[in-house]
Amino acid sequence: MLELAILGFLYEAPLHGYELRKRITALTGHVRPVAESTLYPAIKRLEKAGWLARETRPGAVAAPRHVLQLTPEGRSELERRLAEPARGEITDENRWFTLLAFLRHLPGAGAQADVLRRRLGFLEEPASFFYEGERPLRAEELDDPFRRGILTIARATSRAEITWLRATLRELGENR
Amino acid sequence: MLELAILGFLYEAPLHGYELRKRITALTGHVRPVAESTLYPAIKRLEKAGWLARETRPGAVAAPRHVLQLTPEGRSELERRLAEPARGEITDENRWFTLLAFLRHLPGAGAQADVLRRRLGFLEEPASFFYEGERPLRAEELDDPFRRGILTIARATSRAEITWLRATLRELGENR
DNA sequence: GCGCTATACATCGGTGCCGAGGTATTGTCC
DNA sequence: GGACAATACCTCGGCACCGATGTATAGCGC
Repeated sequence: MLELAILGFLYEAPLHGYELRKRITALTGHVRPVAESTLYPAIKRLEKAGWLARETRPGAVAAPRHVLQLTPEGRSELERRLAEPARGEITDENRWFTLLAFLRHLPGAGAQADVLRRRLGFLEEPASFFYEGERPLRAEELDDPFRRGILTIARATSRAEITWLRATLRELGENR
Repeated sequence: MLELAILGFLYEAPLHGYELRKRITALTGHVRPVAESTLYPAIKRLEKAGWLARETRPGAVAAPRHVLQLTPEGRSELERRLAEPARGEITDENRWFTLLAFLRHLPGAGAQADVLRRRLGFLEEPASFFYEGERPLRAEELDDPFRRGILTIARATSRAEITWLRATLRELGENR
């Protein structure tokens, strides 16, 4: 999730680490903050893998900046990660939102639509949080108001997203 | 999140590890699966902390079962975690849902309501995923259909949850 | 008898993540 | 002048998590 965000932001423009951090915090920080001690090692990992290059420039205000830029390999890596997301990228809402935030960088309306269709497939699977044996329970069948809430909220989210996915898939089909 | 789920399920009934795993998988597995190699060490951690005790019984079908049971300290620990959730438990939907699934074990409608109010406070903060300087952007202001989708879905979820939270808080107030 | 699945538990190495702390500069408030 | 926040980067220890692998029993289909 973090690596995807780094690659995604750098795809748009070269940035230094501190600026990158601010953008990532704006994107996902209110839900799940990213510590600096997580970001800088992650940058090093991506650099070591050859996906980004750094260029040291005198700092505008304070310490020297390391301006980070995606390499051609980094650009293909991002596209690969967008086109073939891991299962967790589809099922975990946090990770899915991160992917969605950069999906515009995946070339081809068809490829974008394929990714949306995977999410749609996941959302249409009959799944609950609570079961009686094999059978998924509906909100109305639960006594506990809090568990009922989980199902109520999850159902509302799911419906809104399915509606949006169908509409967006239609648009992608038209503009192809 | 995992520890909370273990404490929560064992609060309801003594279980062996394998059964615990099945319940946790049913609860959160479709979004974020838990590996066995994560569960068993977690059980050991909780045991070492004195929050649960194991009793070995001959296996009904296969290997001997270790039936796990919360100690009195374990019960207070769960109640403490439910009453004073960390910030991440409030903001991250996955963790929040796990907490909600066991909130019924927190004694006192007032204490339950306090937790719901913290979540409500978080949802009512003006937050976006995208900003222009300091100002949060609305869905309509974005060109990118995918980023627009993120905001559309997040808004729908947020509205549904706020409605549910307000209604449930009202009920909790009445039944006090 | 063989492979497969389910039950039931466990270890190990690798890795990602985080809190705490460190270094250095500039600007602002009192 | 001294405290403090912001900018900008980094290291280190600890730990949670995971995939791979191992051990053993029981039942089912072929």
